[in-house]
Amino acid sequence: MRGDDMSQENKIDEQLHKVRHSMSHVMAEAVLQMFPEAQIAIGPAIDNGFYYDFDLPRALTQEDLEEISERMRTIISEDKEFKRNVVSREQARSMFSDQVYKLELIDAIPEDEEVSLYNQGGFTDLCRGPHVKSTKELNPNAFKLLSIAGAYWRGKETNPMLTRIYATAWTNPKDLRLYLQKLEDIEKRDHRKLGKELDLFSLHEEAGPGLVYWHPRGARIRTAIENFWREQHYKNGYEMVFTPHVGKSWLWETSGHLGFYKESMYSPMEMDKSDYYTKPMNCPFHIMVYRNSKRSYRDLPFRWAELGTVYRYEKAGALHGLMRVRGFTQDDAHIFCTPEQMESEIIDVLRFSMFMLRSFGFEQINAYLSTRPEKSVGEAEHWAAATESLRKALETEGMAYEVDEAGGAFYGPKIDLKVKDAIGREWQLSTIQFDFNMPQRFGMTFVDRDGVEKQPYMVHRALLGSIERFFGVLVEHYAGAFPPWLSPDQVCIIPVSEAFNDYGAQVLRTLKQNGFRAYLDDSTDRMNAKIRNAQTMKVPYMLILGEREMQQQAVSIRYRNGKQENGVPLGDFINSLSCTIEKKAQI
RNA sequence: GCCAAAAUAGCUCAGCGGUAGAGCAGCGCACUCGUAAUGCGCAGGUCGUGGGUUCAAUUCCCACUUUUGGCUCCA
Repeated sequence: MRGDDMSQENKIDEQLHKVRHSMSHVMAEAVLQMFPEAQIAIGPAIDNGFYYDFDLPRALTQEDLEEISERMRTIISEDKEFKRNVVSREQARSMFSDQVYKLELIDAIPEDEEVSLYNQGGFTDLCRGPHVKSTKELNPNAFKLLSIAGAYWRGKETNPMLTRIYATAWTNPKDLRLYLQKLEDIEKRDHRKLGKELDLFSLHEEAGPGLVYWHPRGARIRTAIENFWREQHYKNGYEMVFTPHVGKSWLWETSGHLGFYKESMYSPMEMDKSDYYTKPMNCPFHIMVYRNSKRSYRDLPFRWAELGTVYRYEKAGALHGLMRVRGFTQDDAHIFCTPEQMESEIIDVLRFSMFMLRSFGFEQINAYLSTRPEKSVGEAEHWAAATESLRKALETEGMAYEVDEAGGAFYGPKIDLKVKDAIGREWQLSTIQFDFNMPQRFGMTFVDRDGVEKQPYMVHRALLGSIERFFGVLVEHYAGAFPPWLSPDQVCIIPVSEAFNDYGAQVLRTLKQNGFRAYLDDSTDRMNAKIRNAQTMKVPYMLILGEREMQQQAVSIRYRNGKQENGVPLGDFINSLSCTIEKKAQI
């Protein structure tokens, strides 16, 4: 992008930011009109809009939001000027003497910074600014109050819970409309909704919240994902391992999980006077496999992969469809290697990861490098070497990345990969993490060339993250219209009338023999209804069969996008479908 | 875990003090049909669970469970 475009864009962003921030002041004024005794906290501009936090005498209702909106429109129409005033701390304190949160904010302003106030007629707020010049720069038809939510004062769990009003705001009604349409699109793509409509999976409160039931149609997709995953892992030098779902407390004491994460582990089961815990991670088990023999530098690296299902007690309020669950399957692998191998191993993982993500139709992938946090284990030189190898791998692959300083886990630095989905939302999927903790705790060693026992490097990586979550992301990315290689039903055969059911059955046999997921709709529905049903289930290909097709041993293809191709010889269709599946192409 | 809202048939939803209603799906019958819903009929619910108020509760109140939107958390 050229410089001018950039500055043009920055100006627009700046104006939008001012509009949103100013709107939040207008909203605060409206709320204070309704609740003069309200305590006001903070009200920043955020992506797509703004919010303001209040301490209110009662809970807000939907009707309140309408009244607030109405009052906001009135305030905007009054063409009030935003006036900036710099005041002393004492003046500020006395002005906000009945506003406890503002007083706290005033005290938090560094001594060398000036304290500024913004006033628009009936309302003054402590604020750094900047704001629009006057409310006439705000469009009364370009904002919408969206939701009421609870939020801790300053985001701390121990602080009081305030009422937050979220809103979206734009410079003109058209942008608002576009944004509201985007919200609708997001709702249509919601994997929970599509999961029901397409009969992919379910969750059952009576059987345990946050535990996923994969229905046959969802399981077909999962099987396609897993088959591809296994095949590619073997191709990329990995071995599969299978490990137990539970382990005795010795394992979790040694790993440190009972020390660090006990509250998010499922409670133990007592057997033969021992406590068994359901696994929250696979790594200790993979380490047991490693420890089973004396290891030589000649054996390394080991790359052991497992689709390992783990259970973690997530807080009740955190559960969300497939995105945040209590039982999930990690596409896990652990790499045990020597210091010399570390760098090329990381490069390989990075490449592999990019290949997998692209195979699933994600084109935009961003990398994040997280370095050593304050509290951490392991030696400084190991951290430095590992971080360096991560950095080098990213650079070798020519990937732009952001550094999250001190954002690593306490046990090692990491690279996270985030993908952008079809509507631009970012999802974190891959993670590549060094672990200096486990090898230490489990006393892992290998005998090096010089006959000395040394500690191997351990890398923990997941490419898709959790299969459940990844599946949820896929559903939303494709809005349920999966590319044929993943689609639960690839082909629906629709005879125009019962007379052609036999020909339909013959085509079905041929397709099945060729390994396609196909079905014949020989119900008593009319053809139109069958098409509609297949269409709502987002089946990529519908084959319409009647007299003409039967005569020519052909099929007429209706694609799910409505396009049509008539009289295609069955063999041609099979070839083209094979090719589409092979290429993992979307249609 | 915290704040707020919600929970009615398999699904989507209406009803909201006088003990339940639609559409779709399901089942049956008829229709035999050329590119997004053929017609008619039948069946389906102790209105999330447990208490309370009331002559009477799906409806009002309380608690619990779960879900939703956030907050916090996320090895």
